[in-house]
Amino acid sequence: MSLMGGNGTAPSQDSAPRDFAALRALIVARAQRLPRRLTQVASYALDNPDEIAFGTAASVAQRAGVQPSTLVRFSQALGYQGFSDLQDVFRSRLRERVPSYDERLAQLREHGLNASKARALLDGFAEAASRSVAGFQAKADPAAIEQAVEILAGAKTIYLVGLRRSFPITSYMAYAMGKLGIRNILVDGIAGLGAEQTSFISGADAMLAISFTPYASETVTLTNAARARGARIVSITDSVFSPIAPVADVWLEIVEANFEGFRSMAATMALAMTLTVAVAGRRGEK
Amino acid sequence: MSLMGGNGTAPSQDSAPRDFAALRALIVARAQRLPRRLTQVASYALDNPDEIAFGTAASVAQRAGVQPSTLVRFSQALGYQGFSDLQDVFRSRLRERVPSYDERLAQLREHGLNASKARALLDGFAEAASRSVAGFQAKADPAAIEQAVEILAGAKTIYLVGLRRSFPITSYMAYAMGKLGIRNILVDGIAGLGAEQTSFISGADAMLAISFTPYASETVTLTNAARARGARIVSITDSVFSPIAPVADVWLEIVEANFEGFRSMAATMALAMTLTVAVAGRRGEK
DNA sequence: TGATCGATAGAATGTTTATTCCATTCGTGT
DNA sequence: ACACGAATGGAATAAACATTCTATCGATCA
Repeated sequence: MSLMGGNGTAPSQDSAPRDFAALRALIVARAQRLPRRLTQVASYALDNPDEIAFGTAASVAQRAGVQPSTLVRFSQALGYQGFSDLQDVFRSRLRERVPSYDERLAQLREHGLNASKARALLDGFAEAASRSVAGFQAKADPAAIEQAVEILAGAKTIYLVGLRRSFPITSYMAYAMGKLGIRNILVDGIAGLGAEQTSFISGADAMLAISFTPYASETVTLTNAARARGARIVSITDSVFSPIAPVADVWLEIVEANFEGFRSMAATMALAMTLTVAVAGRRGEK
Repeated sequence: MSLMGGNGTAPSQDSAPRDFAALRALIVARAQRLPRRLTQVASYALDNPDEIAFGTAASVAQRAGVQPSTLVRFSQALGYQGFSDLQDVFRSRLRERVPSYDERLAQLREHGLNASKARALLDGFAEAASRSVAGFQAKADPAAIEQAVEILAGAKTIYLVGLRRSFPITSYMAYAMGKLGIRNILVDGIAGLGAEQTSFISGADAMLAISFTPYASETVTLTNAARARGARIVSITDSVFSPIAPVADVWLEIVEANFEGFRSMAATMALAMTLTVAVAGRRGEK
């Protein structure tokens, strides 16, 4: 598990990105401060990722105008064991690549008119997920997210409140935070014990409250109680009119697309992961 | 480069397809008339083109359940010089789809370094979600899903088993199924009561077991116990090698993309919604 | 200007990899 | 049931490969 804010200057020895997006960001960030030949490799790598994915060290080196050993040094400067290790990440990018439009069309034709009901449903939910994620990415307010991270990172204990449809989100965050060593309490409201679970919340703590329509009244009650005890509140809702929006210190809005009346959870999940990892990163800096 | 003279049995001309579409057609056409092991390779190649593109002869052979030499013979039977020659065609397929890399690069340079860390994380998780969903949509086996729906729809009670990272999925399904009037029991393993929760499972019931690496041993135990009592098993895993894959009546594979070591849940969520709604639909028909 | 440390090129090395070869098995037709 | 040819598994082999090592070069600071 690697996270920890990757910083600018440090060689970041212990772990290098395993996914292409992070690696690309790392290369962009480090390219300027690298030695001449390594900068040359960085530039080539960003411009010709496919070459790196498929080529051999010798062939890539020749095309980039450097020695094979330079590729190894470049990889190691980024924290990888060697060129092969770096190459794996470039390959993963192609493995996970979203299929091209033509490919999808071909596949659609293959499934053809005898497409099953299950496939129709899957396609619908998949599309809803994509729309949700893309929509949130476009509309999200980075400043608000930063603020939320600030509050959560500063809390002694994070109380996670989410009932009904929001529960999968908070339960995921509880799991991930546990793995990352972030103290949290998952308020699940089982057996109506929600009030007891939050009875020790203090001004040093924070509550993350997630609630979508139709609102669970208990979430509102718990949020108000936590606020009365001085805790900071971060809320995630699908509307300004949510009863927990006005009492929150930071409020994040998410509108999920839906299919057949079932709303996606993809955008909320992505936000949950972002918050979790960002809090861990923020804490790691100190 | 390859202009081998004609070979003894003359299974093909001196030239083999250099583009993937043609090769695919050739394999489909010839598959039936090939020897047993070569048919096996043909089938594997059509199902896992990415593996062939990236793997080594040894790794592909192992996954396909044949000897490396068989891969070479297969390639030669199709008119190629050897496995590497055939592999080039599989790689060209990935090279060809170049969606919008330049576009993304420009965007990255534009946001540049002034993009917040939170935004970088969000973009990463959003991309992972999109890739996961699209990838699953492309690779999913509609017949298997249909079968899973059949089993679940026929069950008196559906037992939902998913611990750790899989719990958000099962807890969502429990919520949604509850709303739809589908009788289910969410086995959450709280207080180690997993065994008690499943002790009344019978042959009229079904279990949906979700497990990803690292596997929770309790999930395996519960699955085996349920099978021993005669329940039908539907399993969702990220690998054939999952201990719960072989004991299941239907096995669905999901490979989620990951960012910074955190795997997305978007594809699994979409599948969960699909199964839930499909089961409700199937029951509604009767 | 001279000394020192990092960067680089290119050859050497040891490992990985595809391929070939051969003995054995399997299937088929007499 | 026998013989023959094709098919297969597995070890042997040779080529390709990434990586390491060392001598040289270049830049920076005293």
